[in-house]
Amino acid sequence: MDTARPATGLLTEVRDSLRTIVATSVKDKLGLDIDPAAVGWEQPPDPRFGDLSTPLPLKLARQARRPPMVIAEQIRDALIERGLPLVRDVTSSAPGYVNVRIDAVRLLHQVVEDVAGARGEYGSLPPSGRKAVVEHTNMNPNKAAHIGHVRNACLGDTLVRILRRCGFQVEIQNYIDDTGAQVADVVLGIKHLGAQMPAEGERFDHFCWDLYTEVHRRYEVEPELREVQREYLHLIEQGEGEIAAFAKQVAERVLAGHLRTMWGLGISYDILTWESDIVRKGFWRHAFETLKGRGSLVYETEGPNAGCWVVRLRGIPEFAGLENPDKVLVRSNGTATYVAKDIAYQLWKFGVLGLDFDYRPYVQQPNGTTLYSSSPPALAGDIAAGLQFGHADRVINVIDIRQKYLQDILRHSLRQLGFAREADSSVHFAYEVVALSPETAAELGVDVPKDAKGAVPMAGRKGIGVKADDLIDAAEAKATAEVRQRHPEMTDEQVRDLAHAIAVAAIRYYMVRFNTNTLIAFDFDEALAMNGNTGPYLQYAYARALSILRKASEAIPGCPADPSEALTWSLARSRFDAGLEVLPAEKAMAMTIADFTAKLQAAAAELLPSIVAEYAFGLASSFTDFYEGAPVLSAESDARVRRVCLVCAFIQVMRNVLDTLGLPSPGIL
RNA sequence: GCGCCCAUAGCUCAGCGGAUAGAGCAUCUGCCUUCUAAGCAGAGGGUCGUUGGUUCGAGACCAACUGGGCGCGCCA
Repeated sequence: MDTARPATGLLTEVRDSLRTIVATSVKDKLGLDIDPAAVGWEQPPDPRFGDLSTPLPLKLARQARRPPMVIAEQIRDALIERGLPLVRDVTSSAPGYVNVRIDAVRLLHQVVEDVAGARGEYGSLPPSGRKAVVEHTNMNPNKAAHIGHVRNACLGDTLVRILRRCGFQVEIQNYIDDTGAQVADVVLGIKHLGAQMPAEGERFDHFCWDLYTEVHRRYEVEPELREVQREYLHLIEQGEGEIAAFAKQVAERVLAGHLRTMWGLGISYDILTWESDIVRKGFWRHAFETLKGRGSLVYETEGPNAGCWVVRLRGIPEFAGLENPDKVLVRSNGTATYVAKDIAYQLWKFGVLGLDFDYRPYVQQPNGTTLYSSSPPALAGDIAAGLQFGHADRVINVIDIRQKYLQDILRHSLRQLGFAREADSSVHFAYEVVALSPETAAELGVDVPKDAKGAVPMAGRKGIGVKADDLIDAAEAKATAEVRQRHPEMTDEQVRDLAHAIAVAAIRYYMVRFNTNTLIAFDFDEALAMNGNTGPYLQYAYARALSILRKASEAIPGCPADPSEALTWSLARSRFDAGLEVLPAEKAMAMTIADFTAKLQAAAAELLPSIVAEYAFGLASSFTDFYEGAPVLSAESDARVRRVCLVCAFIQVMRNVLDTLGLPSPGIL
C-alpha cells in the first residue's frame, strides 16, 4: 500500500473525497452548484448508520424541489458508483441522510502505515514558511506567578505547540514590563518602607507576593505614600540612578522565579522583550516621527483632546458608542501613552518599525534551548548567526479578555495609521480569567458570603489568589502519595520525577480543557483531580499501552520492547486481508487516530486549545475501550500481532498528542 | 448609558442548524488468581434562564426580557 499520504490526514482526505463526489453528483443530477466544503460529514449518533453521515439532502430538498429521501438515494448511488477504497458501503436513511461505512481492515492498515511513516510528526502539517509570533505569559516582574498567569502560559504554550504542528514557524515572546508601577511598589516597600530582604534560599518572587500586598495596605492608611510611588516610578522610567538600578535587580530576580515556575511546567520562551529597552531604544519616538501626519495621527487644537496627538477612531462602528472614541497617543505634556508604545512594539513584531533591539543570550533553558533577551547596548552580546527576532507574518497576543478594548484599539490604530496588513494579521487571543471557587476562596481565608454564588475574583493587591507554585506543590504532594502507594519499589528520585510529571499533566490539562470564554472558578479539588477527564487519565492510558507492549515483547519471540521498533516489527508481520474480523473497538480507535490532523487544524483555526484536549480524552477513551474489549496477548497469532501493531500506533499518536498539550508521557504510572 | 461574554443533569463543563442533548465529578449496583482498577460496565439524574420569531427541523440562529460577569482615561 502507498505510504505517502497527503498531509491533511486520512479522515480529512476521506471527507474531502466524499465532498467532491457529492458536489459533482448534485450538479449532475439536480443542477445545483454547492460548495463542497459546506458538505458536513460527521459521526452519526448511532453506529448502525455507519461511520460518517451527511444531512445534505435535507438542506437541498427545498431548493431542488424534491423529497429529501430521493436526493439521498441519488447521492448514495453516486457514491456507490464512484467508490472509494476506504468506503465499504453507502446507505440512505430517513428523513434524508446519506451514510458511509468505512472498511475496517483497510482503515486499520492505512492508519498504522501512516503512523509508521510519520512517527513523531504524525498529525502534523508540512512547513508553511509562515512565521507567527506568539506573545504570552507577560507577567509583571514584581511578585510570584498566580494561577491566572498559569492559564495564560498554558494556553499560550499549547497554542504554540499546535501552530508548530500546523506548519508555522513560531517565535515565543515574553514581554517584561520592568518600568511599571507594580515594580515601583515593591521597590518602595524595600527602599522606602524598609522591608527586610528575604533570607538566602527563600524565593524572592514569593517574598514580593506578600510585600506587594503590604505596600498596598500601607497606601490605604498613608495616602501620602502615593507621592513616593510617583517619584519612584519616575526614577525607574528614567532608568538612571540607584532606585532604577535596584528596580532592575528586583525585576531580574522576580523573573528568575517566574522562569523557574514556568520551566517546571514545561514552558519555555525564545525571547524576552523588556519595556525598559523599548523605552531606551526610543521605539515610540521613532514610530512617532514616521507616523506623524500619516493616516489619522493628528494633533488636536480643540475639544477634550486639545494639545494631544490622537489617532482618529471615530467612525469605526466598534467605538461608535463612546463619548470620546479617538485615542490619545501623546499627552498634552508630551509623554506617550501605553497604547502608543504598544503600537510601536507591535510594528517591531512585524519587522516594519525600522528599529531593532540589541540582544544577548539570557539563560540556558531546561529544554536545551537558549533564551535570548533584548538588552541595553552595553551588555549586548552575540546571538546565533542568522537569528532574527520579530518579522512575523502573524502576531498573536495571548491576553485575558479584560484587555479586549485595548487590543481593539491597537489593531484599529494600526489600520488607521496605514498598516492594514499588520492590522489584519494582529490577533488578540482572548480568554476569560481565573477566579476562585467559593470553597477555595474560603480555604484561603477570604471572607465569602455564605450564600455566595459564582466565583471570587483574585486580587493581587489584596493578596487574594493562589500562587502557581503552591498549586504545583499541592499537585506534587498528592501525586507523590499516590505513586508511593502504587510503586513502593521506586527510589525517592523516581517517585519525585513521576509525581512531578503527573502534577504537570493535571495542571496543564485543567488549564486548557475549558473553552477560552469560560471563566474558570478555580477549585483545588478539581484542579488536583486525577480520575476521569484529567491529564493523569491520559497518561494512564499511555502507560497501560506501554505495559501491554512490555508484556508482548516478553511473550512474543522477536517482538522489540521499544515502541518505535515494535511498530516497524509488528507492521511487517501484520496481515490486513479483506474480510478479516476487526472488533468495533479496534476500528473506533483507528478512526480516532485518523482524525488527529483535522482536530489540530480546527484548534489552530479557531484558536481553541481545548479542541486538542477534548480530542486527547477521546483518544485515551478509545484506547481504554480497546483495552477492555480487544485482548492482545491472549489473541490468536494473527490478531495478536495486528493488535500489537495497533497498540504501537496508539503509543506513538498518544505521545504526539500529549506533546501537543505539553503533558509529559511517563512510561509507567 | 454603550459594548462584549455567560446561563445546558446536584456540581464542573462539551455540544459544528440535523437523527434518542453528552462527558467528568458526586450518588447507587456490579467487576482486580486474565495486557496497570488513576480503569470498566450499568442505574438514577434535563421544561437546555424566560417569552416570542425564523426554519421541514432550534440547546444552537434573530428579537425582547431576567439574572450574573467584564470592559468603556491625557492609568498601565
